[in-house]
Amino acid sequence: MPELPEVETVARGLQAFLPGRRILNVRLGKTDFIDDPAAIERELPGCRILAVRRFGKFLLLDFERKPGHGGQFSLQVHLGMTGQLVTCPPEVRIAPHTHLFFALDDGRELRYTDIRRFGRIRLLSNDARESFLEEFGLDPLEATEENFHVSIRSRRARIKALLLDQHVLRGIGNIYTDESLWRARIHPMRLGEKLKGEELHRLFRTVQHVLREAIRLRGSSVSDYVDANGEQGEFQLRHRVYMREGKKCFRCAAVIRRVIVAGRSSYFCPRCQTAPRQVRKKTKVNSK
DNA sequence: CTTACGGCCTGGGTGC
DNA sequence: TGCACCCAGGCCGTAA
Repeated sequence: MPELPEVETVARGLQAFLPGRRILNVRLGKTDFIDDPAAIERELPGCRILAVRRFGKFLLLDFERKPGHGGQFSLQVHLGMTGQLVTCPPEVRIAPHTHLFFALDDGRELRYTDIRRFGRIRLLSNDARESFLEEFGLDPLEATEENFHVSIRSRRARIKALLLDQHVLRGIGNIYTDESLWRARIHPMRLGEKLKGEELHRLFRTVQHVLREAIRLRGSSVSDYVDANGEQGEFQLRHRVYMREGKKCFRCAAVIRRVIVAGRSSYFCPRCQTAPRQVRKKTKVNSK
């Protein structure tokens, strides 16, 4: 599941191959996840890639228009759940569900593979790109602690929902939310505005620590994630709660539980991460 | 303004 | 061995 660390790893991998390259031609398979496939076939051939960036969970490939056409634009790629953006020599076997092929001027190929087609791809003019990106929240690795505190306290919602909300913080998904909350010993159903200063301080530190460690280990390969060279990450070996329902907490040996919060499976330790009062009451009544 | 929920999509796992 | 069913979850549109 590509979240910030996975998308960052892919971006760094692509940075080794793509800047300076020109697209020679484009080949498309299924296109129901592409905003305007005809525009991609029409606009991209002949264009040079200037840079590859990550923005939240998005990859942005910045392009220079064809000679004589002037200006710049970007290709925006969201990997969804199972998206893979890989460069390889063209003779490499084509993985099933590969729907986009860009031939590059150094003989290599850039391919997009997406089993479930939850990803999204579109072209963005510079103006459209800037107004689109403005809607998103802070990058958790660039935020100051003060900014982070203000963002979390700004809205009345469960901390799990706030961490997942791309308009509060950009780039965090289900895995890194649960891993950060476990390390900070905060229950996913706590309300953001009710977190104590000390808890917010711990959460800021653990979010950054978890994301940095995950980037260092090149992301979490839980199902389909691979980097720009087709290789798996290793942070899944460091997961402490994600997908560990029924197993023992690494800290206190209590049994890890799973609840649905904000519509997502949420894994937590019932002993390390104390439930908020309103939830404890409700549980008591229900279980009676 | 807020939160909640269904639908999108495929493969892997489970149970009968 | 086959088949129905459920689940993984980011995001968007719609509803409350």
